[in-house]
Amino acid sequence: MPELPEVETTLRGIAPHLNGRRIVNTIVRQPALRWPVPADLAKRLNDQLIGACSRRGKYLLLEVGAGHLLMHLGMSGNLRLVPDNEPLGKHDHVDIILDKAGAANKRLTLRFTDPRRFGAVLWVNGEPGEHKLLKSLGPEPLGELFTPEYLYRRSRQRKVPIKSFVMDSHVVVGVGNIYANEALFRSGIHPLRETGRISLARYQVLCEAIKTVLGEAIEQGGTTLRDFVGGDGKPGYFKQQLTVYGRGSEPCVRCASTLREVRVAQRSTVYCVRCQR
DNA sequence: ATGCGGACCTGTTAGC
DNA sequence: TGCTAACAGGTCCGCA
Repeated sequence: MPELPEVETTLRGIAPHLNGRRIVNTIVRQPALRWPVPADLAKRLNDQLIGACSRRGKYLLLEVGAGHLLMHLGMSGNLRLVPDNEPLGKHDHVDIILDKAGAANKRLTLRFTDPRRFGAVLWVNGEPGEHKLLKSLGPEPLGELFTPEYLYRRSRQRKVPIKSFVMDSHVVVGVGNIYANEALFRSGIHPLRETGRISLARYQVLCEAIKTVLGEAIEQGGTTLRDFVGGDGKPGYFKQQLTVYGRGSEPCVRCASTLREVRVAQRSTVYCVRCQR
């Protein structure tokens, strides 16, 4: 589920309903996520007001009192606002119950669901930027710090395939497997090309492709926003026009050559032998 | 520092 | 139809 556009869509969907709301109760049904959910989470959250909601890479941050709730959706997680009569699912691990508010004066629950449990729900005291998980993350792909010059500088002497490089969160955050495949196709760069042997001119194309592909996906994710509360919450990014991901052995949309699928660092990698060099 | 493989989980699908 | 293996949108960690 969660690539960066999904996380951003989640944030945009929940943030307006959370800001200024008071947490009345916290229920942890399954603390065994990627890391244990802190045993004192309820004590930290209950009776506190939620402040600013933000995102760093694929990590979501909710300001609560003097600290922050830090969450990650892993491979299969989602975070939704549900009405208080919403039936409980098998993988609904954490509920954060909010006070009644708003025009409808309805009680809402922020529900963290994650079948594979690769996600995380953590508590951070003080400044989240200093937290171990966030401290050495690379720039935001849609931000001003993510430039061709930055990519070029960081890439020198590096031997890894370019696909692994752009998926490294210490280089740039938020480029997951789907969009790494898509951005490389749009750039005409072979996913296995050695990172240190790519010119600045090609990094200009790649940088732009990453920004474009993520930006377009976020726009599409926005179509599900209005139904986010109380709706089915199903993200709509699978509607996205994917040109290579999941299309191994199918024809290239540009040249009709058969797309090749290989594994790079254990991840499914699809590319066009003719268009990508 | 860099690169690599393993680890964490469950659900779905492909193959026999 | 039923069993088993492979694979899935992430990314941290330990080791060489």
